Amino acid sequence: MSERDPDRAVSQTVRAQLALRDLILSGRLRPGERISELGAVETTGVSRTPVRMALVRLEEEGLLEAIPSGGFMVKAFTERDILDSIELRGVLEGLAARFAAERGVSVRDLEPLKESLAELDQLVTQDPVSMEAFSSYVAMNARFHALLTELSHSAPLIRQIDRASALPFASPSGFVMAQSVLPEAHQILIIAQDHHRIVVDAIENREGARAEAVMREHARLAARNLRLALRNRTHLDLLPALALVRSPVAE
Amino acid sequence: MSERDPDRAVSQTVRAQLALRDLILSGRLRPGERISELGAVETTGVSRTPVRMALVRLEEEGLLEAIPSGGFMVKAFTERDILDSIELRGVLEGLAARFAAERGVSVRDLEPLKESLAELDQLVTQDPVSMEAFSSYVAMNARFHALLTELSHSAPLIRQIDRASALPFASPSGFVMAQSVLPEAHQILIIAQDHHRIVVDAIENREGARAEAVMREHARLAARNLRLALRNRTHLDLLPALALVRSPVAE
DNA sequence: TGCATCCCATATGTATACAATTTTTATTGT
DNA sequence: ACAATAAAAATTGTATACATATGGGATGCA
Repeated sequence: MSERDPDRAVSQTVRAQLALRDLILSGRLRPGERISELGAVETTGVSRTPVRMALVRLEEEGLLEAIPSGGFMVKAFTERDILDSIELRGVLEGLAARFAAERGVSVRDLEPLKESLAELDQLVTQDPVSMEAFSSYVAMNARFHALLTELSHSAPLIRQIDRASALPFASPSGFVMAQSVLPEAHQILIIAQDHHRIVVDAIENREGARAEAVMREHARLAARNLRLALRNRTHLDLLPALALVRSPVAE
Repeated sequence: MSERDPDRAVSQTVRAQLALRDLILSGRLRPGERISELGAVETTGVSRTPVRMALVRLEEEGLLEAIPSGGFMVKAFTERDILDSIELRGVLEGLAARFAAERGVSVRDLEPLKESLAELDQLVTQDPVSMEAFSSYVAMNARFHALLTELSHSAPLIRQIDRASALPFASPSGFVMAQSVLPEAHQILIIAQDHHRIVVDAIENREGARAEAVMREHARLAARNLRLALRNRTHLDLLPALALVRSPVAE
């Protein structure tokens, strides 16, 4: 080991994993397509060993599927798989919210979540929302959910949520949304923000059941959102996952 | 590659993974303990490459933890981590039951579950239960839960449940239970069997909410069960997970 | 012309060799 | 005697070489 390109201090394995994951989520490697190790070696520039590691990790992650005769292929998901993943996430985040509420959260711990909520508020209340604003919303929303998950203070649960979220909320490079659906998206954002407010309030007041219920409802909203986007063939929110669906729907 | 011991047709990687997992779950590798690759090579008899694969898989599985400086250590769980895992499983299986109920299950699909239920019945109703009967109960119960999970017909959910169950319901070799707690265990089994009956009935009658609720209650029973076992320092049910707890409680 | 069999090529699974970092131990200085 | 530094040993990350299995293509036979 002598050379280390610009991005030093990153293991070859991680580099390969990131590169391959991006290839999959961006759709350049299509569902059902077999992944050649040698091909991956060429595209990633690292040796076979770290590539192999990355492949194993991506399989465990659920993005690849082992071929009985050997090797891996990009896993193909149905539309319902993605919708199920969203509901799944709702159930898990519901549990996280309930844990947070029941176990009690210190004012200090709740602070970051409230800040995130305020940030989102600032963005949602501006009318009309711009395209850039919507893009940054995606990141801010992810942060809110991550903070909420952390509040459960349950390592197994946090782990599981991270896992479950990989599918429907992946954010690959090519995230596009049609201008025409912006107003509709804004409406959805307003409702989503209501959910956010309610869950924070419920946690603060130690109402576990209410906290859980609203996160479940939140997921159902996301599912409706996705279904709508699928029908309209427009990228609304959380659409990147569609790259994983067997039959290309959008675009 | 010329030799292939008795168990042929099993890759070295899988062999190493099984061997190492057993070492971890049986407690011979203790929580926090660093895993030497060379050591693993010696104990498993395979080369470093498949050992390394197995280690990566076990890390993704949640049994190992990566050490920043390199290598892996056996992950250490707190007692609450295990309890959380049980509740987590309850929530996930609740969703599975709800999916099964809401989506409708054909009579043919429900058959295996009913058979499993009948098998469990036969075992639970005999009074008193023998030690052997209890042992086989563990396997039969696992089968019932697996069948139930499958009935959801949701690939992401099934995957997630398998993941979540790895921890608290692992069944390593050295599973022991004190004779003295057999009667008490029997009482718990009777309640658990009630839950099983209810969930099957709810699915059959397409009562999603009821199916979900009973599986959650079922998990709470398991959690109470575990807490009891922890206090009494006896192996009751699903105790193997204790091998993973940081400070050894039982034995 | 179609099908089956055999051979070759390619790709994966495994093993080992090499490089670099980390950890431990020993030695020296205060 | 203790601490700090340096050197050595061990361990991990990476690369490559080798063996085996699988798939495709070509050839021969029906």
